[in-house]
Amino acid sequence: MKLPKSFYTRPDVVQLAQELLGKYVYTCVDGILTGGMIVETEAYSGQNDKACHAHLNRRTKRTEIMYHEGGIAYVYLVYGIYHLFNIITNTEGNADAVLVRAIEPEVGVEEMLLRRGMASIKPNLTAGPGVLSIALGIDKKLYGADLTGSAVWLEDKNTNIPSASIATGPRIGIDYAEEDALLPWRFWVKGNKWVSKKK
DNA sequence: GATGAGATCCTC
DNA sequence: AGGATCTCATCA
Repeated sequence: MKLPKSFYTRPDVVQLAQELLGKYVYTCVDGILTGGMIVETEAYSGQNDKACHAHLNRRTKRTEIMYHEGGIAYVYLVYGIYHLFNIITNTEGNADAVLVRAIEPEVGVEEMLLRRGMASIKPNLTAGPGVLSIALGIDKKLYGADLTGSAVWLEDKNTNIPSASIATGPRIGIDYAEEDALLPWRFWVKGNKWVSKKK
């Protein structure tokens, strides 16, 4: 079943990031269905989080969408090359987001291989936020897309990840965030081979 | 108008 | 270790 809007509008983004493990993401781009199970996420806690793009109420054309009510996609370009896929959460005015960092492929594997230019399936097909977006065909055209819609959406398949199977650690690539860089807000499924390699 | 850095990944 | 090369913040 598709996750309802009410799933996304809850206030605790750190809790939400953990609950997203075991949920499934799907995209339908160019008429082709691709998707898989989320195995790695990071929480970004809005205005008070030094690692968040919306820190100190920063509003730009890019971050504007983060202040919207939860349940939509925030897609942006990092390093001029890679699109990263985020899920906006919480109520209007609270710029919380969850970065989806890795999935375990389920459907559309052929198409994902094509998009990635790979010959055979390997863990790095979808392990990492940049390559995951390539595999799922995610780019700026999904900026602000409704996650209860038909271009990109999430499903609950009753795959329960017990809390004992969830590992936590500091978020990746945010050394600039000073003390907030130490927060253990990265979550992944213990032992899952589709999780991105930490550096 | 110029510069510097970034929620990354691949190749050497 | 370095390169690709878009968007934004800061400074002039």
